[in-house]
Amino acid sequence: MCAQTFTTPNAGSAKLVATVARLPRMSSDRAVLRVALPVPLARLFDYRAPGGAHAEHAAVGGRVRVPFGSRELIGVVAEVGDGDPSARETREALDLLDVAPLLHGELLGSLQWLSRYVHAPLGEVLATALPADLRQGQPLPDTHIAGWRAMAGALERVTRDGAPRRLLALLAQGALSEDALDDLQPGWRTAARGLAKRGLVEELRIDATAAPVATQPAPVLNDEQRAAAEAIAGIDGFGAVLLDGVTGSGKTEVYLHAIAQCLARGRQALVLVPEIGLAPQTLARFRARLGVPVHALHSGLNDTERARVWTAAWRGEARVIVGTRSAIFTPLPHAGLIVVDEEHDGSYKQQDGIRYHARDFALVRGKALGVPVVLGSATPSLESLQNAHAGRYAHLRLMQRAGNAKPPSVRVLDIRKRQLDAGLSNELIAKLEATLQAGGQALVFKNRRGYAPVLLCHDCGWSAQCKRCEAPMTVHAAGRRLQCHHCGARQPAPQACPDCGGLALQPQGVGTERLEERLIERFPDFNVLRVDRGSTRRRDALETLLGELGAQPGVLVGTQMLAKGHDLPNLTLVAVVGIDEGLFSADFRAGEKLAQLLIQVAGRAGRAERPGEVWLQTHHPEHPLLQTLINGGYHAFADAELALREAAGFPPFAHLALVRAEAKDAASPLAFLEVAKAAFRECGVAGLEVHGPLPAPMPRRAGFQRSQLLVSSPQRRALQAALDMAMPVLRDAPEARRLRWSLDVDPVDLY
DNA sequence: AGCACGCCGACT
DNA sequence: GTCGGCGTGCTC
Repeated sequence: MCAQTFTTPNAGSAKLVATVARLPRMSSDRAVLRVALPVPLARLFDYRAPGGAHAEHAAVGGRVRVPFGSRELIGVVAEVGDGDPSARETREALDLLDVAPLLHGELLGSLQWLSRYVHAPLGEVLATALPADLRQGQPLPDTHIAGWRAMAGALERVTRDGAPRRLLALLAQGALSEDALDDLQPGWRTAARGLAKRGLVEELRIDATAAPVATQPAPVLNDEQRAAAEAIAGIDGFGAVLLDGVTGSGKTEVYLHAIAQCLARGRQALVLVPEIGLAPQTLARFRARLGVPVHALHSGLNDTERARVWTAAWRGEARVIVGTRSAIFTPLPHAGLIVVDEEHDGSYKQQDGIRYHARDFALVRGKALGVPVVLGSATPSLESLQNAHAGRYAHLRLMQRAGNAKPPSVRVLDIRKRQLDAGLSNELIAKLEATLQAGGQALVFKNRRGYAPVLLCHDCGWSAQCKRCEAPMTVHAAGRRLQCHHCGARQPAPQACPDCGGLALQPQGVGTERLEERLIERFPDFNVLRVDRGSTRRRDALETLLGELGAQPGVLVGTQMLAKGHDLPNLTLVAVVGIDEGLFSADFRAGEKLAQLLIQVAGRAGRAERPGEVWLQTHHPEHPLLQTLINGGYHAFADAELALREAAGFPPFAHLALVRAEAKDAASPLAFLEVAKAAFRECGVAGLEVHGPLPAPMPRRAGFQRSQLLVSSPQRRALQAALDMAMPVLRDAPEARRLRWSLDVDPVDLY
């Protein structure tokens, strides 16, 4: 514990020294470590520094191991401050784990803001922000890349064909990273070990920043793209940009241009993408173009790899980080740019634990870091559009498609009173046939996985319900199995009706499995591929599947997984079936989601040389959402929808918070929410509306009775003020003890 | 959230 | 007579 405590290479260190220097002069044993611990208690805990060390020497933002009750926890020093170290309850910390603070400066400040905003304890927020290994107290990993090289003349010493010689042949051209070897020669490690023993190869460590990457030349930007790229380059400090570009307008080229400029200034760039956006081909494109290693952060990584990328960013070595939601917690000591691709995507909102919105937090961080934040989408969220209209975001539009491709033509197929075969009209089947005969590919989009959504007894009306949820069970495996999509329960389908004993059990309705079955029967000579969560469990499974299909004629059947991702140049027809439920949903965001989905899925059809067609099968061809979308496009829909939201007092014109409560019995959630309602009423914030308690849209799930309370205000600040006052009351309410409850600020789904 | 302490049923 | 059920209370 000495001066080196503060010799971090990071920008926050100067500030830290200043903070410590400003502490009042006093004997060091009066100072105390205020520690944020991963427990659901909204306060910090005071400790004495370990081993009689001076508390001032503990870096704020460093990890610390402490005794807590009868166990040990890893926490983060949130403050070093005036306290009473001799107080009976103040215990001594066991270990300071970090010489340099891990969470400090901008990142610590932003996370403190997040803790206040979502009303979650700082310790839990920090635990969410740290990769698992670091949260558990592991030392910072080595961020060098492991690689191998062959010794001079080694290849000549091994003459027998086999894995060792193949490995040597590869390494004879130059050293290779272990990542590259995994790609080039799976199972190379055994050969490497043997060769290393004979002194023919050796392991080496390469500095990640130094690892050379070949660059491909950037294509020439069109006028719109260049204007957008220049506008982003012209931003000095923080600025939010909505990059609103139709499908195929080349948003990614604009990102790449902005990132390249950011790199040229020696800064780091962080790119957020939805899970599906991290397809290997996207990463390959980034890698090929930027000339620096691109670090990916996604759910497929193990804990070691995650900690390594996080640490490489913390050290300033990782220059470009591309990741999904939780990548927004990456430290950026040399930040230059944050990009949020497909900013409207619902996967940016965490739905359990700390319920943060990565896009919104990206804006908070961008502001604190003083860097531009680019939000890109072909179908921007109404929140972002409203921010653009209000002048808070620069609104950059790309209306031109690459190669002057025409937008797909849309045809609405009125299926009222038509006979349907597995949900498909005769016209659509004929159209599919024509497409296949012409050598094209078609996509049939159905937002319902499984074989059929319901199993019904035709004799007595019984239908298979989940025992633990108030929802019908979905039929799977061609009618042989039942599955609950809400709690995951599975069971074999009954042979006879459990109620009347009859044998007239019939799957009702159509899911992707049934569509697939019918299309295989109908088009036995063509490929029929189903793409949904059931068929493509593994990461990259979709890539493999579509790679095998290539340009051959065929039909893809699937759910929203098909709405984006893999490029399908030979796709000329998109058929959308079964969206009618979405037209009449009670959720105020259902229209927005449906419009985004339709535009995204329609955007998959056609190329410059082959215009695409979209066929929309519906019972409600006159529905205003469809009419506005088809005649005016997404922005006409968005304008109409924003007017409705404003009139109804919904987001983005109001701000919401949802208190959810669930228990085995129905009464205690209601009792608790009544207490909550009273607490919100009593805090006397003007303009606050409290709705409920109401049963949740899915009132019984996995054996729990669920209710909720919706709080709203036209002013974000008023809502926050109310939450500040009400939350302590809710936490201490005796009614809160025998149930599970949570607060969701800015909920995306109201269930 | 954990974990300990504490007071009532079916087992060696 | 004990192992263990989970209700209640605390964690610097």
